[in-house]
Amino acid sequence: MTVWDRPEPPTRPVPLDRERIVAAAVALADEGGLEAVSVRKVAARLNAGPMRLYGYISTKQELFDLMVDEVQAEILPEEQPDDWREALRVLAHRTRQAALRHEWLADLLGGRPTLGPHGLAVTEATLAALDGLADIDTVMRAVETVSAYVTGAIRREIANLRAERATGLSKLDWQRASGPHVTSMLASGRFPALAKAVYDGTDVDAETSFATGLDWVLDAVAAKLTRPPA
Amino acid sequence: MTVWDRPEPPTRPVPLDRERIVAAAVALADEGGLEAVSVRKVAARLNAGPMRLYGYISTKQELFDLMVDEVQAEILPEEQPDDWREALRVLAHRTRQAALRHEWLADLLGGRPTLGPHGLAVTEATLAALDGLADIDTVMRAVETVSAYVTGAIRREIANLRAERATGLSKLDWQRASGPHVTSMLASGRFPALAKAVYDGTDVDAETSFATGLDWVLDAVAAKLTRPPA
DNA sequence: TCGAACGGAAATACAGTGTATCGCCATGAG
DNA sequence: CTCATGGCGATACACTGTATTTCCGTTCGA
Repeated sequence: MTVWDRPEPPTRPVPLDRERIVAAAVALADEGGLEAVSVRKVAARLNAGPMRLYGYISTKQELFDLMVDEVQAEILPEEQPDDWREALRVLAHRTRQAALRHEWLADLLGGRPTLGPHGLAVTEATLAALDGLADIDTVMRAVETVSAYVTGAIRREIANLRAERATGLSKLDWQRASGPHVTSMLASGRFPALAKAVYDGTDVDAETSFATGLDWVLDAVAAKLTRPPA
Repeated sequence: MTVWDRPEPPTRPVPLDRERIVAAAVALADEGGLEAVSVRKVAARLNAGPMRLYGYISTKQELFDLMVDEVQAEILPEEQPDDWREALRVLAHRTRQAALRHEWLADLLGGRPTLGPHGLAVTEATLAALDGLADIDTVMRAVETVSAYVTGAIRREIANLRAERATGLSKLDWQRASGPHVTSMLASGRFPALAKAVYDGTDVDAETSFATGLDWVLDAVAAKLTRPPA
């Protein structure tokens, strides 16, 4: 039995870096949601033992932070429109699209301050869009407000999307979808305005809803900006 | 061996109901955050075995749903103001206060459709505030927009609050707090607008920030409402 | 050239999780 | 008094995040 007969020994441990770890984690989350991301599974996908990862992160939460920052890279457009309003709109829509590509992002959005390079870059871009159009405090308030709306709207959209997927029914069949419960609640007469909304409201698609609310918020921002800066 | 010598037999199992289960879960979450809520610990607090709970809920997620609905009961004011704007403001601020009392609410807010009785009641109250002031679709858009803002703003506030608590430093010391990283990032010149905001912006307290953004959003709503309904 | 020290990866270990299943026992019916 | 039933606890399982220990290949010093 010479060397030549024997197969090569199992490959030396694959060199790791954060990039590869995060990519594996993102892939897992894209396939099975955040709950499919476990240290063991991420490591397995990289042919490594679980503990190996703890040389690159010190906690699973940090892995999530890295994942968020990673997909935030998809948010920044190649070039920013000059018009502040258009710039903010693009950022918002790209955030939404990122969340639709990576639904787990909705679970993490707004959950922790985004201090990673791409997260900072997104914040920078948002601030830059309004830079000089008002005093700094107004700009900060504007950024906070728009971001809060975007976060909240995306979260709700994904939540509804999952609910529809789980029941297999469309939002229009909302009350029937949730079983007798909501139906009877609405029939109880205790929620007249809600009942009217469900029965008489035309259900608009999610993107339109997002865009409409966003426009309203941008209107509000515009109103504050036009007041001359200090 | 008379009756008097013998101890009482082990107490009969405590009767359970959802209310007590949810109350125990909420208490645990208030003390140690959402992660402190485990089926075993909730059950232990009720002198019951873990599996006992599965007669009342079928999944831990359902327990969370019940918890959210429970604290949503705290949101509804005794009586609604007549002015729609004041009504929405009150609802928003009470939601925020509930989240400050139960910080874990921020983790759940917007995560799933709120179909519980109190959740529906909150939605009803929100819709009712605007009922009749515009066509139904406009009203729905308005409710969605305001809710999205409230959700997002509360989430960010709690996230920042936790971050400050973890580093033990105030938001003003943000860049120093996060260690050399943010400091060097800001110094790098790659984020001029951000740097300006951090250094020149006056940091306003969270409540004011919340209220300001809310007012802006309400301004936007007002602008749409004044356009006569169809 | 041998030995020892070192560094990093892997294996093991632990305490805990959500939930399915099983077996028992106290209660009520006949 | 016996038997069936229903609900409860105990047990079990697969899995989690992470600390610790064990081991081995490499590199350096003598």
